[in-house]
Amino acid sequence: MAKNNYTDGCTDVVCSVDYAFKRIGGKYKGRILWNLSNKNILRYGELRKTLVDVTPKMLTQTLRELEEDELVSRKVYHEVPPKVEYSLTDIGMELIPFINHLKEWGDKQRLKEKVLSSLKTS
Amino acid sequence: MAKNNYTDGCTDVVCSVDYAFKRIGGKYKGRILWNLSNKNILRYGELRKTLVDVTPKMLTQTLRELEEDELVSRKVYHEVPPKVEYSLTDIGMELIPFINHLKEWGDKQRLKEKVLSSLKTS
DNA sequence: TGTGTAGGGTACAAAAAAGTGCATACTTGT
DNA sequence: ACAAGTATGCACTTTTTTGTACCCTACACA
Repeated sequence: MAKNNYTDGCTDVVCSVDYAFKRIGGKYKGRILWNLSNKNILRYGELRKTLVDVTPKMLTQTLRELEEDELVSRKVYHEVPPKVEYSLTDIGMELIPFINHLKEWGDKQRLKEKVLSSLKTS
Repeated sequence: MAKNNYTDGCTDVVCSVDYAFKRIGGKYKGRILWNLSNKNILRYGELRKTLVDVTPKMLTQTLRELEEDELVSRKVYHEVPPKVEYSLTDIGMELIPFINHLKEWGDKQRLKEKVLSSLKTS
């Protein structure tokens, strides 16, 4: 018999929860995926304006990671000036329900916080 | 007319997607929540054994954050040796369906990766 | 000939997150 | 008297993640 039975399916270096969080973790990934799910296709510059606080370097880096992880696909038009379009892959789309629900949960929590703080100042 | 219409509901410092990711982001938070949802109640030491790679410092720190965010509740028994039990709050429980969804997505992806790599070595 | 434009790249610096090592309290068992 | 067990706390270091500043390309237009 095993000395302990606290195994959690996370006995490898990472379990699936860990694995998934790593793939969508990071400061901008959630918002990029969410915006792509709303607009279907966004150009680099559009993403940059949408995620107001992102720097070009971080946007590029994050998009590259999402692309490598096959959550986002990148379509380059060989025009001048250049044009690059980003959209969700099928794998990426499967995450959208999760992100939507998370957003709704966040909305709810933020609303609660707002109500509570307005009660304090009154 | 506005100069651009790329607003995304994220015009505050953070939008709800951002907000939610911050509350459940971090190396161990997802796994802690998921394990608590499976076992209902876990003691500090049990969590430590379950999350094999966590250091005591990080576990304590993460649990404190989850407690402050009201995702997890902490019950101290004034015994010797000390005993502390952790469980999900109602707010924390609301996140479980999404974490489960994420886990299933992760399972599926990892399975795919496994199949692909076994094809390569054959 | 010079300027603007879209979508980047790179080196370096700063900030945030995580890890290490050591210490503590109290009590029961040897 | 002394070690063991449980759940931490704290100072310090390392690692990871972000940010800053500046550079490039290729064509179109004036």
